[in-house]
Amino acid sequence: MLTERQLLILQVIIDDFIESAHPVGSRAISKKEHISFSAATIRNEMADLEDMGFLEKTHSSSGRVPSEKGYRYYVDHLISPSIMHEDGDVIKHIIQDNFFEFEQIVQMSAEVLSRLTNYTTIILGPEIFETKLKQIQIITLSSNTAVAILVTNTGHVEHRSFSIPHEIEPSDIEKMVNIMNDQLSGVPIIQLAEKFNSQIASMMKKYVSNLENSYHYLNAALIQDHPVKLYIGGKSNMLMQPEFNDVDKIRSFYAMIENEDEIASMLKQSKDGIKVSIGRENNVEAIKELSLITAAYHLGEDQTGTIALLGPTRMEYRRVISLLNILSHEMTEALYMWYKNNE
Amino acid sequence: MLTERQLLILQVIIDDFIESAHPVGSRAISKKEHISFSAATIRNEMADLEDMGFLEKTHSSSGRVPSEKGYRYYVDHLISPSIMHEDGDVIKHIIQDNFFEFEQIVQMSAEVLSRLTNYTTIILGPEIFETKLKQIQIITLSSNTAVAILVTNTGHVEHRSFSIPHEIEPSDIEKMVNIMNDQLSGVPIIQLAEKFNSQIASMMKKYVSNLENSYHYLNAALIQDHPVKLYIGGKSNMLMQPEFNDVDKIRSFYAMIENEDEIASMLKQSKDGIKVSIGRENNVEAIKELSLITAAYHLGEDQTGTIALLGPTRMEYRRVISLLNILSHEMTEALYMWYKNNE
DNA sequence: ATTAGCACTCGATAAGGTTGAGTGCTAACA
DNA sequence: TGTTAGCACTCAACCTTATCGAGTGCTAAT
Repeated sequence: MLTERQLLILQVIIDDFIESAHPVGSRAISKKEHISFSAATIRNEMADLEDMGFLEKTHSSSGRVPSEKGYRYYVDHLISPSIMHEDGDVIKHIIQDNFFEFEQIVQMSAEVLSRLTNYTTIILGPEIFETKLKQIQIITLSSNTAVAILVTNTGHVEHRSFSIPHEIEPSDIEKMVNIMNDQLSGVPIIQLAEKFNSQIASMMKKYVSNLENSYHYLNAALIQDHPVKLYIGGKSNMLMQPEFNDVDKIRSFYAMIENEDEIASMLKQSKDGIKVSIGRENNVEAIKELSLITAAYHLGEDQTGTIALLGPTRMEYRRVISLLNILSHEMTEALYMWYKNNE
Repeated sequence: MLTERQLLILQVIIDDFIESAHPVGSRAISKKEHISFSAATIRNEMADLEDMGFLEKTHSSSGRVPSEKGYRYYVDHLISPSIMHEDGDVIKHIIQDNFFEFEQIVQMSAEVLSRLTNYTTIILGPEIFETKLKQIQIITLSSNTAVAILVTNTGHVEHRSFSIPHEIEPSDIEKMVNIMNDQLSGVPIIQLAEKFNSQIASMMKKYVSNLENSYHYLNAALIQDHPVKLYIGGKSNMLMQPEFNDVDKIRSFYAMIENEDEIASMLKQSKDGIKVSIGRENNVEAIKELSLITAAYHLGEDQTGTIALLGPTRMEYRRVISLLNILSHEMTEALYMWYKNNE
């Protein structure tokens, strides 16, 4: 168990290192305001903290740097969640100003969060389990091209252009759209493909001549791949961090951040509340020198999305956690209001 | 005027430097297959070429490197436009496979071009002078939220969620949409705002009670800001180039590439055909060490968009020019066919 | 006009020297 | 027994110096 003094020293070291990015030495600590014991004493305590695995040295005569275990302890025990009022106000404004467009809220939040923190923000759109189809529209552009538009109850719009096979009449299209809206409106997006295949296809045969092709096209245009939407803001913030003054690190960071699938799967793990993964805790090779902080937000009762901040392990945990707390809370609240109105 | 031999040497040096990124020395040249004179002779010629400004040295005893003037001469006189057949085939496939979706073509082209070249691709969507409104749709999501959808004759879709003020009845919305579609369908996007203000506003007053708010919202949602669309692919390719093994250069490159307005204005200059801007020729501080190659593509008769490749001045000009030739040609052709079908 | 030869230049790399911030340990002290 | 002053030691960072080699320019011979 750690003594009061060890806790104090650990905290001071981590705070200092988070700010300066330089290893912290005993003399520097002893000079701080609220430190009343000598450098030698601190050295002894630091040696103990190192033995316990909370601190590390970069080389045998360097100052101390927090280890992953040190950060973990810091996050779990040493930071009292403080509210940053200015930050909170900024966030509230963003959300209120964009209250009526879900995607706008998300997009803006990602940018603001990056600007406030200088880290990289990743927001995962809500899981689509509960998102429902609102309406399908097909607008013909010419005799043989059309654009299909799919609107969900969350106001999300997907569209896809396609060609109209020769055999299909405009009236056929109209019929098909009517059938689809009749049958599919209110159906969760995730069940669309299934419903489409099991129920709609047979119905259409009755009304629409030459189904094969149109079926194929519609299927391709609307039902296929609705990848989880990922909003990433402040990628180039990472270039500002002193730990990224090495070209190779920059390269591998960009390689990682452009692999959206991997990122999505990293974020999906997160449950309720705020989760902090420090360095190797992520089990993902690509970010073994970074920390990932995720917070869930909710849309309605079952849908959850994830907001995350990615930064060096030397991260301003206190501030970031407070920010994510506020943001996820505000988003959830705003979306709850919005969702209630939509029922 | 340059002698035959000087031309040959200039060409060999530039070809070699483009491939290796290392200054080229006289001995290395003299060893090449088709070079039959000695290193000393080459040194004399190189000195002359340097006097004329086609070559430079990185330091007093280094090999030679092409100057901007050297690249300029190379591009203007030394490269016979050769067709790369494999590249051409890849491009044709992309375009044919995505024939029916304009944005898809553009998106895919940007990615393929980046993959083939290892440079950064920038594609500027067609100017909107001739793009016309096809249809406006407003889909209500709930009693007080709705999403407005605007479709152009090119199959482009814009959407925007907004709130419905209390005073407005669903029937009002329907009326408004009908009026707008009656009056605005076929109107060039660029004139939408004007037409909306001059003609529609007054008409609506007759039919729709409490116009002020709805007017405001619709205006904001649909008419405002349709920025030129920019597709950028292969940003991180630049990290592979040896000239970018300096963190500061990477930083300023990303700062530049994220400033979309500046990029758009750089590209807009380009007229017909292929234009090569080498280093400082761009007059843009941010890319004074890069080359920008632009090619126009056409949509219909009056609309032109721009495809561009951005890379180090040490660029594979021959290959890149040939690629852009093929791509702009294929895009223009595909779009012509498509446009014709749409009339 | 061409080329061999040679002195010279300069970046790149490695080797040694100095500095300063930091440590661990010991012995004295409260 | 816990704390502290003192001191020898370590090591990265920085600077200087030496060496090497790829390259040049110039001169003189062909």
